[in-house]
Formats: sequence, structure tokens, C-alpha cells
Amino acid sequence: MTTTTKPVRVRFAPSPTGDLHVGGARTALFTYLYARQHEGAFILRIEDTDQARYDEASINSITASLRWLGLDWDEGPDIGGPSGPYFQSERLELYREHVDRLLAEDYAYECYCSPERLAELRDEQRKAGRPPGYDRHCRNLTDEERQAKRDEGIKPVVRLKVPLDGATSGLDLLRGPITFENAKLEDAVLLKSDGFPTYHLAVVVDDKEMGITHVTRGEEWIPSMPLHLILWDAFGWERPVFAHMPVILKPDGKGKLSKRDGAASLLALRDEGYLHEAVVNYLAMVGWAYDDHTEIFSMDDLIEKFSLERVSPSPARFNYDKLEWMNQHYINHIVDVDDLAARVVPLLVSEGLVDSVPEGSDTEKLVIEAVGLIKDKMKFLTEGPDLISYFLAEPPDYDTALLVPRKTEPDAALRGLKAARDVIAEIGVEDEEAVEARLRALAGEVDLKVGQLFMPIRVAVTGRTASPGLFETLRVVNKERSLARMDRAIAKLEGYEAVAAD
RNA sequence: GCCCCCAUGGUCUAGCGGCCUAGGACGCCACCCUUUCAAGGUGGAGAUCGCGGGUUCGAAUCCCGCUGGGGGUACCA
Repeated sequence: MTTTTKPVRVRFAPSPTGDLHVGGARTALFTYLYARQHEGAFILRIEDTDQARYDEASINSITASLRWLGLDWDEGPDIGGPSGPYFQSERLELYREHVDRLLAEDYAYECYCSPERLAELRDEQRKAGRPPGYDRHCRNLTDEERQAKRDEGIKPVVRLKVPLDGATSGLDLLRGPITFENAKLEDAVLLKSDGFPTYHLAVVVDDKEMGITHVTRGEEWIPSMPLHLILWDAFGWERPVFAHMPVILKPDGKGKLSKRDGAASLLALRDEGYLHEAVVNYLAMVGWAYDDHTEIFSMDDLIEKFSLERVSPSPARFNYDKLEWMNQHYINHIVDVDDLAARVVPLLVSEGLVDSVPEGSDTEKLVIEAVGLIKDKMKFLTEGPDLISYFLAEPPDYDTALLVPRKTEPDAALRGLKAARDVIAEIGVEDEEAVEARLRALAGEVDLKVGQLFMPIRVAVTGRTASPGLFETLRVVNKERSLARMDRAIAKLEGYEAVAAD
């Protein structure tokens, strides 16, 4: 047996009606992974056939989202390719030609019914408890009747002439065979009266013209698969492989996740401080698993190990908790510190913490060190500026009470702080071990528990009660600034005592 | 209403007839580590594998029905 395997060509074909959301992103990811794994082509095609819902800004938003995720396309907008153009609005001729062919071969017919009549029809059907659907009023018009309508100036739509009986079945890669009774199918519109194709026509013609071998798309397209199958067959083309990705549901499971669900937009996730690696990894794990325990996958891992056949056909809920965990895991353990710091830098600038961070500058070194210290507390990139702020600038004023640990008297905190200040002044902060040894010893000398001594120092130097380890913090803040901040804290405490004494 | 898809702890899943007294992860709880907060480590609670029938020596795994959930039902994609 000779198996001639055609080179894989797959596509992601969004319609420009809004931002890319997680459902679409996952479909794009799986499609991309399949292409890369089989060294095939990943094509981006813009399905802009709905003039009413067209939103120009969304094209940039979608491409930016895909690029952010690292899903680079081989053919598509901007870069072109051998099967272009990649905007359906620029392929109208092609659809017209194909519709004419269907018309000539009696696989389609012109329909002159007005939108009003169709709406009325649906109303009646609903009222009568009948399933809504086109009544095929124009399916058997005579040439004379058609000419009469044309003479009235009515612009027809073209409808698919679905077989009245029998069944249409096709194979879904994840689900196996799916069969539909033709009698339940509609004579769907293929070409609208404005000359634009509907999705059904355009997707089939373009998938054929672009040599698509595997049709990957969301599960919501399963109901229209028979229509597409009928078209592929009518044209006499060899059907591609179909693989419908399960929908992603809202966290509560009630309905599919939509653009209205806040962070469902990829750009929103990016702006909220998610790493693209984490988002990719998480999305891959929704509906797919490699084995019973591996869950951290880089893009390269996924390209190597992903398998379309192993995608689960059942819908999954979007779990923000898990995504958050994944994000934090990447920040804490996967992405290296230099890289992480580089991603925090733009945020530092936009937050006004620094004017700029030139490459190789001391500021850059400081940022890298600071990020290294705080990264285990960082869940989102956007938390970076706040978490490292006291390494870059003086901490804003804080409540003096923070300097006094629980079960500690203000004068005890003051006593410890003064003693610690002198120690730092004497031995500096560079040798963390030495500082720790001296300060631990100091605690006993001034009759304080280590916590009671360390916390006031921490608050003095960082302006907050949570920070990285005290000694590394002191070192990176540096001796001079640490001392100044401790002096400031001492002054605050002295004033505080005076007030408290009143 | 009609058509289609799906069904393992709260969630994401492993499992594709005997390795399952069902494994992993998130979340939750406890403990450990500890100068704070995290991170990390250990342990725990949590699933009669939606229900009912079959098939089989044997079913979470195969078949049928039911129920539940989801999707579709436009001159939108």
C-alpha cells in the first residue's frame, strides 16, 4: 500500500468582528501546533464577508494577539502567499464563479424572497410550533417567474439545493462519523444579495483553493458541516479532514465563553499581566493532555507532543484559578530572571517609576536583581512595578504602627532599630551572612526576638511588612539608602512615642 | 420545538475490557520549612467513574435507553 501524504496545510480563519478570545485562540493554537508538527503551512485568512459586523480595528487586534502568543503564520495578511488574497472580501470574483457553476449544474438556485417575507415566515412557524426554516418557496421557480422577479429589480440570493431525502455524513477527527438527515437541512444562502458569499460558500471555496488538508474550527460549526460536505461533493472535490474543537465554557459552565467575559480577550489577558507562555500552556491543557501527569509545556514541547486526535471532544470550562497558577508558576520557576526583568521594564516606565532603563545600565542591573528577589511573590507581570518599587525609589510614607510588630512595645522597636542602624553603619550590607549573623546576635543583646528586631528593619527599609529576605533586600537597596530609611523610621518612631505618650 | 455534540472528585484531565481498592493538576484544609510575604516540601478531605439496562468470566472503558449539560437553528461568522 502506498500512502501518499499530502503536505499539511491548515488555516485559522477568524472574522474581524472583535478581539480574539480564548476559544478562538485555542483553536488557532491547536491548528498551529498541527502545522508545525507536520512541517506544514499555517495560514491566516480573514473572513470578512459580513459588511455589517465588520470591525477594522479587530484585524490588528487579532493579528497582534496571535503574534503575542507566538503563532506566526506562513501565509496571510501582511506577508501574502501563493494562495492569496487572504481577505475574503478580495475574493468575490472567485465565489461568484463557483456559484455560477453550482447554478448551472442545478446544485443551487436563486431566491427572491425578501427578508421581510422570511421573517414573517419564521414568526408563523414559531407560532404554529413548527421548526423555523426556509420553505423553499423559490426552489422550483420557472424561468418566466425568475425573469419576472428580475424585471422587478429584485436582487436574488443564491441558495444551496439540499437533497430532499437521504442523509449526509462525514467524519470528525475527534468524534468519528456524524450523520445528518438531509430532510432536516436548510437550503442555506450561499451568496447574499450584496454579492458577498456567506460563510458556507466562502469557507468551502477557499479551503479548496488554498489547498487546506485539515479543517479545524470550533464545535459550533458542526451543525453546518453537512452543508459544507454537500458543497465539497457538489463541486466534485475530495473532502478534507474535519476536526471540530470543543467549545470553552464560562467558568460557571453556563454557556460558551464570549467576548463579553472580560479577560476572555487575549489582549486583555496580556494587559492584565499574563505571560504568553503561560496562556499558551494553559490553553493547550484545556481539552488536551499528553499523559497522566505532565502539564508544563513550552511551545516547542507542544509542537513535538501535541496530537489533534487526542483532543477531548467534550466542552471544558475556563478556569481562571488554574490560569493564574500557571502564570505564577511560569514567573516563579520557568522564565529566567533577565527575561522577566525585561518584561517588567516597560511597565516601570509607564508607571513612572523610572524614566528609562538603558541596556547595560546600573538601573538595569538593579531591576534584574530586584526582580530576582521578588519574583516568587509575583503572580502577574503587572505586579512587578509595585513589588520592586522600593528598590528604585524611596518608599512612600507609611503608617508608623507598621514599625511596631505585634506584642512589641514601640520603644522596643525603636531600641532595636537604633542598634541595628549602628550595626549596618559599621559593617555595611554587602556581606549578607555577616549581617545576618550580627543582627541575630544583636536581637539577644537588646532582648528582642529575631522577628521583633527584623520586622522594624524591614518596614523601615521597604515601607511594607512583606518583602524578600531581609539581608538580600538590604544589600540590593544598598547601605546608604538603608541607613537613611532607618533614620527616617527612627524619627517616625520617636515622634510616634511622643504622640502615644500624650 | 427540531437537529447535532458531550458526560471520570468543585474545575481541567489520565484511563481506550482485567495493571483501578480510579492516577495527576488547580482549588480547599493541615503540618513542615521560616526574619515577613511568597515559593517549596509532606499529608488530608473530596468520585458508588450522571442514571438504568444490556454484552462479557470480567466494564469507568463496548452497545441501547434515559437524564443532564452544551452547541446550532440569520442574506452572522
